[in-house]
Amino acid sequence: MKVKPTESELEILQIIWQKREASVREVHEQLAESKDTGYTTTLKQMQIMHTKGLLIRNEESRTHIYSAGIDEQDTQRHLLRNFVSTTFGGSSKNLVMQALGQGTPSKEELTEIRAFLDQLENEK
Amino acid sequence: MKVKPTESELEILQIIWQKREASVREVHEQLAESKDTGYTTTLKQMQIMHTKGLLIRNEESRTHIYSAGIDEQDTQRHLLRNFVSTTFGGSSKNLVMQALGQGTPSKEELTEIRAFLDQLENEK
DNA sequence: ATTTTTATACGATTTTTTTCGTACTATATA
DNA sequence: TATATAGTACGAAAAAAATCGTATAAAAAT
Repeated sequence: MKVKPTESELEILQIIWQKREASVREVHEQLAESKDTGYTTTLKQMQIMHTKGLLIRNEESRTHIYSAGIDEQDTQRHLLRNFVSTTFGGSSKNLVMQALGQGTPSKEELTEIRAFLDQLENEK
Repeated sequence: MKVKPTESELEILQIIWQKREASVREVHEQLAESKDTGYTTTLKQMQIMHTKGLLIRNEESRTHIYSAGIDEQDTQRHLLRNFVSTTFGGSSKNLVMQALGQGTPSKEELTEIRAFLDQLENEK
């Protein structure tokens, strides 16, 4: 993977990943719920993301339909690696504990995580 | 907490947190191991961080000695919250699993994490 | 048929972040 | 003492990111 999305590109990707595909207006509307921004700003942003390959789009109809140009998991993995190293000095254990502490996951999620731990341990 | 350190400010904070305190030169030297950058760039960066309150400094001797102006854990917590929401759509479970998967923590660390999980679960 | 609405394109500006050169001063050293 | 060295201050340029206005065209509504 080449490109590293910026913070606000990520906000857009987030929406696109969730919806699978969307028009600029749809993205903008969802974005505007949490962020005070103009329509053309979102439009321009998505156009830039398109030229970067972060988004792909279908131009058949007048309203272009955008979808993700990069894989969600890949991107998360990539950004996480970077984040762990710049913010947690490379210690993923510290990050995990911190995340568990503040994320207050549900009992079900904890169970799921524990199962995952078991699986990891068996691989060793 | 007010200010959100940028990526490269974080690299510097990382070093300062680790060393407790350091001169510009010391920081620069460590930084230069992994990054090709000029001395005055590091200097300026640290001066800016000082005006933002990210670093504090002792100006008694000619060589100023810098230390962190913000707490490491607080900052990690803060940035993590932001990161989980922009990159993992708010799911800390997803982040944790991804981190465990790629961080390949040691047996000891896994045990530690598991103990932490138990503790969390008891609190519910 | 007009008018209003909804789109895209795109240039340009603004803001933020990063980088670096130059001036100046204190300290060490020859 | 003179010179080299190591330090800070600071302005400003360069690069990167974000924002927005205006032009234009298609489609929908009147």
